[in-house]
Amino acid sequence: MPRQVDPTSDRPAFKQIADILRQEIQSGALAPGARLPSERELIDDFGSARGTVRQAIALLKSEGLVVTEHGRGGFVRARPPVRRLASNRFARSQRKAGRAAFLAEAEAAGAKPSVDSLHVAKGEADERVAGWLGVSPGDPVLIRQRRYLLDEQPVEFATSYVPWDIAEGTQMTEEDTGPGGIYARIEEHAHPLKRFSEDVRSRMPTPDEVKTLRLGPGVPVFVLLRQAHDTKGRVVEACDTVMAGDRFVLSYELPAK
Amino acid sequence: MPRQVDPTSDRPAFKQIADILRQEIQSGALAPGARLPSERELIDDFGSARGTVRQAIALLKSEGLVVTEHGRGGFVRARPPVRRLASNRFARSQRKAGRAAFLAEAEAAGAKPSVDSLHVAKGEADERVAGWLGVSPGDPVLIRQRRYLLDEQPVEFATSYVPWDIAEGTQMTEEDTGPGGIYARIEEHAHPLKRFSEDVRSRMPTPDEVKTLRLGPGVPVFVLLRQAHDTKGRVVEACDTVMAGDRFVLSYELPAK
DNA sequence: GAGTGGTCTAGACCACCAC
DNA sequence: TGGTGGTCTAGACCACTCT
Repeated sequence: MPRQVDPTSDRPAFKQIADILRQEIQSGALAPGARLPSERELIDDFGSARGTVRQAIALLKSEGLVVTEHGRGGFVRARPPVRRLASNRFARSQRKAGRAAFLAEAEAAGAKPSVDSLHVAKGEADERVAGWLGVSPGDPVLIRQRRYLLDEQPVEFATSYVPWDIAEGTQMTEEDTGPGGIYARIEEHAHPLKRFSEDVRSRMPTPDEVKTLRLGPGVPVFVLLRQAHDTKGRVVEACDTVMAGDRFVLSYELPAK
Repeated sequence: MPRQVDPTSDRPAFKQIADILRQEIQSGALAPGARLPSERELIDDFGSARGTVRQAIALLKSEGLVVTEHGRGGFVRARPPVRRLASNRFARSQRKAGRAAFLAEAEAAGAKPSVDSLHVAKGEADERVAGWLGVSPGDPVLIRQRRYLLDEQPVEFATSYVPWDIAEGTQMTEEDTGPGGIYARIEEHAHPLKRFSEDVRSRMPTPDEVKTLRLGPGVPVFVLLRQAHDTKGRVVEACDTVMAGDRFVLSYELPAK
């Protein structure tokens, strides 16, 4: 196949090279998981300098189409996402708490799920958390951090905050929150839940998040802020979640009412 | 301020330079909208080659922290997102159809909204659309494309599909769908709505989307698939939406039931 | 015209992987 | 050991913006 850069074109050579490779990926000529031509081969094919073909590959990486492995080569990316079902998580009638919901969803997607409990402790609300919970900065809160993994690979990192007067003396302060999870404990503790709100943002990860979630280049993250409101309108939990953007589909059900 | 690369460190010079600039951005020393030092200045400050400082800046661009403008310089990115309220859009009691909802949300965020009606036509369902609507490929459908803009800048591109037997002869086939929007017309036409489902994905944009939405580097897109289900369980509309990831917060309300 | 970022080259040395 | 990608250099020419 005669791949060729048009030197008279206004389009920079590295974009032309990326265009050709992208087309081969999207047409399936380069299937998911397949190896890309080596830099050396691309240099010969296109007659460009190494810096130019590396620019082309960097572009494809930034689009999330390609990953490179030092000493091995470049590959077409392929990973199927897991469907995260908001309604199954929060409607009491069919509620599955965080861990249980994740386990069920992951198995439905054919992946082996697991959960790390990284940290459960009493702490103080910083300004951000205080704003979420409607308390004052410095007020005591329960902090629960955990990490969700698929096939041994971390894909989600979540931190829950509960005002200390609600958490105190309950099983929420243990690693294992007991049957029904944290929401069951909150409801038992005289705070019947009325509704949840969830704010979804998308952005590129910080270098820290790239490491923690082992993200490839060109993979964004979802950032979720969930607040649980009791029937009196108080926020009884806030949960800050960062999820690998290529591993999840967030699925919401909305009544027409 | 003596910024300096440690040549004995294992961390590559370009990452060290990016770390320092990132820290200055996140601490506020470089405020949103502020100009970065020019490449020339960074070369002098850090004593590295141009390629190295350009690698550092490219990294910050891929993280969405920085934009560059040819001939002008590099700048810290700053654009506030608009809150998109799913519940206000779909609960009949307070429903605002697509255009009206967008206008209200944008004004709440202090931006000047507008909407393009790019295309309204009869067409055939391809395999993907047929799957969404539960019809056969090739079946006739109404296709409505439109573009949403904030302050004259496109931020969202949406395409709705409605099975032709539902759309035929209604105001849905006009540019102006009339009061209450497309859902009001569907309900009038003997298809009372029961629920909506919304699937949210996040990924990096294609070069096409970068152009259409005028996205900066390091900005992901939301991809929404919404399906409207009538009381008989039929999908009466599917809407495929691509949104600039840095301009929206998707906000969902979930009853605890 | 001076200063900026965008593209491209040709070469060097290194770290990692597979054989 | 040979091939791969990762980093870095020093230079060139171009296109764009501002004044």
